[in-house]
Amino acid sequence: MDWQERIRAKGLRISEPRRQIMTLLAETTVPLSPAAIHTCIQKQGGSLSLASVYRTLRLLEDLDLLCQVYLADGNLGFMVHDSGHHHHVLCRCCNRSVDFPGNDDLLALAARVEELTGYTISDHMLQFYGLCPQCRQA
Amino acid sequence: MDWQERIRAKGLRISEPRRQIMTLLAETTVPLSPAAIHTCIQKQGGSLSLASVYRTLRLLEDLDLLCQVYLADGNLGFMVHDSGHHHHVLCRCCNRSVDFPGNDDLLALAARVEELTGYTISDHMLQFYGLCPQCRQA
DNA sequence: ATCTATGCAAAGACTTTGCATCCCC
DNA sequence: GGGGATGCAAAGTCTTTGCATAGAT
Repeated sequence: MDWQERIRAKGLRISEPRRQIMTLLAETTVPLSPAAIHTCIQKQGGSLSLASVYRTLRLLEDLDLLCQVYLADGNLGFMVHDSGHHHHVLCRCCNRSVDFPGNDDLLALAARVEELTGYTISDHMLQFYGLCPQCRQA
Repeated sequence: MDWQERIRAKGLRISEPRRQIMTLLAETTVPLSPAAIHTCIQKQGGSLSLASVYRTLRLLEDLDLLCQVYLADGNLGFMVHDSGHHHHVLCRCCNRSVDFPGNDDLLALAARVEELTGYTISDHMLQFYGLCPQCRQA
């Protein structure tokens, strides 16, 4: 089920802003902030309001079509959400981001932490930071 | 070296706001937001401005005396920073937080991710979420 | 005495919301 | 045609900053 179907399935509509944002995020490897999305689309000649960007991002995230990552500077960026549980590695230099699947190592660690702390662990947040191949060369 | 020495070592001064904030954060197990810190101290009869809370938190974090965690609701909270590399488990119900030391499992995972993605990984962010023993019973 | 830290208030940055209009189905 | 979606502008929320004053060493 692609994103358009997922939206229609909720009785919602495919609008120009939604199309523009999904298209933009699908073709970039860098997570983008609301302001960056707004600017990008304006530069491409599109027109949409910042308010729509916020509304659309919230909607798409609720539909699980997008996910948020914490950029190296602490700000939030949005990316298209690939299916399945996964995490991201982000480049501290260019923000380019790649994901990798959830891993059993983490389950083992979680189990150990439960034992150690008495907590019942339900989920987690994990991101790696470093340099992407391109930035390492420069 | 305790926090007062660490501040003096930078040629800075021990002031009432700094004392109040460090004392408050030292005795709570829940990471507090700037607003919460401000409110707490006012309730205790202390007086300090919100601006000072922000300035002080930034300073204390720069000195590595505090660390930030992402609360269950996405907001940031501050805690005293225990020495050594560590992570936190947070309760989704009461926010109570406990830390645990850095772990080799993560190093192994990082190595695998480097191989998989071509990135050079320098650091990471990891937090577990769940229920603390007290909230599980309720 | 000196130089840092604080309070206050204003300014900034970011995000949300009300409402009239537009447009997707 | 009907109801969801958008744009615009105003209102909120959170955070930072300038400046005069208070305070630590």
